[in-house]
Amino acid sequence: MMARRKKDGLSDNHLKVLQVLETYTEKNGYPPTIREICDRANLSSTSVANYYLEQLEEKGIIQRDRHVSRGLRVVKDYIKGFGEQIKETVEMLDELLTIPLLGRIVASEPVPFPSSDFSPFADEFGSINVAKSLLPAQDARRGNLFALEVSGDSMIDAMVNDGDIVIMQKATEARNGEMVAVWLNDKHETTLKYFYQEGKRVRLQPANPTMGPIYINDPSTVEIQGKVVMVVRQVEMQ
Amino acid sequence: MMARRKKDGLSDNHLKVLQVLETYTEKNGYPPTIREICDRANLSSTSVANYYLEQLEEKGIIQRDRHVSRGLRVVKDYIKGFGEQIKETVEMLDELLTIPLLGRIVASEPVPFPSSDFSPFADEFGSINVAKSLLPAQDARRGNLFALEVSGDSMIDAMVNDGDIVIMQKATEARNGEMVAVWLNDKHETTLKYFYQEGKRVRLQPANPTMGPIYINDPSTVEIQGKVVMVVRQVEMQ
DNA sequence: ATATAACACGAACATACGTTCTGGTCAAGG
DNA sequence: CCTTGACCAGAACGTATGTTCGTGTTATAT
Repeated sequence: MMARRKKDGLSDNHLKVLQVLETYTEKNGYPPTIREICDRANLSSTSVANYYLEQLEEKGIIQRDRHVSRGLRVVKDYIKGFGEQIKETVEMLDELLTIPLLGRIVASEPVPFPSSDFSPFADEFGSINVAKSLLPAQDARRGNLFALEVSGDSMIDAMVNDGDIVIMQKATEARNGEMVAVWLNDKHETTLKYFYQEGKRVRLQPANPTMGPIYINDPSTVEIQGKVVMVVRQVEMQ
Repeated sequence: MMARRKKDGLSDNHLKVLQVLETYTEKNGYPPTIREICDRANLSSTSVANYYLEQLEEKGIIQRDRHVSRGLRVVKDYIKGFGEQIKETVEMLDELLTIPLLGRIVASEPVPFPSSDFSPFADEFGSINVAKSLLPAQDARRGNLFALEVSGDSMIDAMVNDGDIVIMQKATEARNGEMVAVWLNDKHETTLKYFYQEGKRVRLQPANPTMGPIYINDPSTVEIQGKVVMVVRQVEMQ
């Protein structure tokens, strides 16, 4: 049974013609001829395509310039659909970086890593967008960032609070002065600290200047989980 | 004397043809015919237009599909020039918000406001870009946000450290539970606190849960300077 | 059933349009 | 002067392309 439109609305063929028009124009830089519409929309005759184009024009969806080859354009959806594609381009080239939100970070558990080392798009909680200009321009680091939401008040000595979002990069080593997430496997605790290797000893310095450092004499108890790149606190009014 | 091209580069006519192509396409949604190019570029014959189109194709500036009416498109400048325009649109409509960085916020001085109330683009330190999805979706607030860099350790009880960036909205009043920047004019001090009006008394609650609130019995000593929307900490490795 | 409207087919027509060819002008260089 | 290369005119050709028309099919309503 054929699909027909009742009185208003667009039939199957209207949609096909419209879609052909959009994709063809986008791909080639100019609109299709009526015969090309026929081919791609599986219409058997130019008069059929012309029939639907007339109706689409009547509805104000497209505009036609009569007696002009390829004299068609979509009125509004053209800009909408096109913008979507451009958006990606701008995202890629320019400013935005989409970072997957992988879970929560709590004091009592190690950092939940990206499941596979370089496919960070499985079982994620969502994602956040960050302007690249806010991040250090180290290209190497781009792409292997992930975000965690802080749970609980236990990171207070790192000036990080419940609900904050930390953006980090997976790492197993750190240089002095970098802020890291470490798992202290003797204390069974995750914490965020500035890292300093001092001879054989490791000094973990809280970000909060009112608090003193922790000294760890056995480096094997310190497992570096990642480097903290950025902390974002969204202050929502309750 | 006629302008001719030396060996490389584009002559006057090349440019005219190119410009006609771009403006016509943008205006009509499809490229011009060769004869239309003739008219608008003041060329006397189709063969002349064709002559220049061939050269533009040779140089890789445009692409042509042979034996196809209006089978032309501009290669790079089209996307470049067009992309620039789209970028603004995307910025406006979609994801990025550019927030002016107006100065520093220190404990000993009031908040440095946008110079004029609604032209926040004078004498600024710079600007930062933030993805709108990170901000509350209150459209009303968009556009009157500004950012300040925190100077010194004096905001520690707000879990905000030296070098952090606070994004705020100018305000003179607050509702309970909102984080505000207040100027305590008796103590001569700026501080960031959660605001609670409790009868006649004002309670200023630090974000740091280990610290107790401040109670202020004379509300006139509390001047609300703005609401804190977001705090960003960029952890740079020294 | 009959009428009506939506939809489909195929062919014919006029012309819009890309292509090509012949010939021309004009400046620069040997 | 002659050649050469860049640029210009105009016309002719073939076909790509929008338009139109007559006819046929199928659902829905009366």
